[in-house]
Amino acid sequence: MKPLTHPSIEDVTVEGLLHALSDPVRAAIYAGIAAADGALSCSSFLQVCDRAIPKSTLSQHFRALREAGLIRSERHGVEMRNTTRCAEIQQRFPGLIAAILSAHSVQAAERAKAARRKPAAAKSRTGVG
Amino acid sequence: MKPLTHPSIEDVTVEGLLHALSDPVRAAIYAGIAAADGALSCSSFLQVCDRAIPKSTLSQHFRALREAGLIRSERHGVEMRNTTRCAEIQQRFPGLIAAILSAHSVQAAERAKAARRKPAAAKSRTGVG
DNA sequence: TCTATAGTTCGTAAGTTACGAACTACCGAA
DNA sequence: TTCGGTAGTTCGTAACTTACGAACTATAGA
Repeated sequence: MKPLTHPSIEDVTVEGLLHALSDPVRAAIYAGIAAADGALSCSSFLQVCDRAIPKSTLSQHFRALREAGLIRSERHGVEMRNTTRCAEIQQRFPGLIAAILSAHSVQAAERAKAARRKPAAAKSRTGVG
Repeated sequence: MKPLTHPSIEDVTVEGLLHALSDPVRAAIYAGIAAADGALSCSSFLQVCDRAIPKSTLSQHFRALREAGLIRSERHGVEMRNTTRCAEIQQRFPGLIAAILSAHSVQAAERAKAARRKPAAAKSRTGVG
């Protein structure tokens, strides 16, 4: 088990951030962490989340977010505490994260609305926002 | 040769936009189109761009941008006129595109600065912004 | 030490991407 | 019309990435 690696804020790239957040599961995880007022663990995300996601897949998603520089993870006893690095990213790329989260929530709202109209066709929801 | 397909603005997704712009070449193309005050063709992008990109690859990138809903392409004689769909996207996801382009340009500026300090280590530039 | 919980790593199958070669589409000249 | 050139697309393949189950490591408590 390698020690957790976090890029320094100067090594964070826009491509990396966008790629990390272009996956609906990762966007949902990130939004979950941002919303959780302290920190969020993998397993508590699973409880919150509507879909069943395999542990290994979830672990890779958390790693992707961590390596993109979006979150900071630290072991705390048996579980992992994940917190966002919003403040640092906001300083380097002002408005970026806020705009993305806001766009995701606009979309989640639209999808929820569409699902209310025709519930049978409710396929892939992001759960972001 | 299939007729060009453009998603309607309601079918544009945040994931799709982020994924499309998470590639440095596509981000550079998009920034080029946004900057070009009328429209930009594949070949004129190649002239502007600092790297040599194979035609087929470039074609796929333009298609990716088109299918993500970021640009509108129309044949005009022998060449393609590509324009951005900023206005529509701005309406649906306010601030998103602006924040991304601005972040890319922050990063491009940093890279240019770093390259000036030690020109030998200048590796991958985005050319965005 | 034994058991349970939380998360990681590995191997593999499935999906995506990049690129050259061959193609289609359009224009202008002969 | 036919020829030749330019602009862009499609196809096939090799390289890369991703998802998931099985097996693993790490920590806590009985």
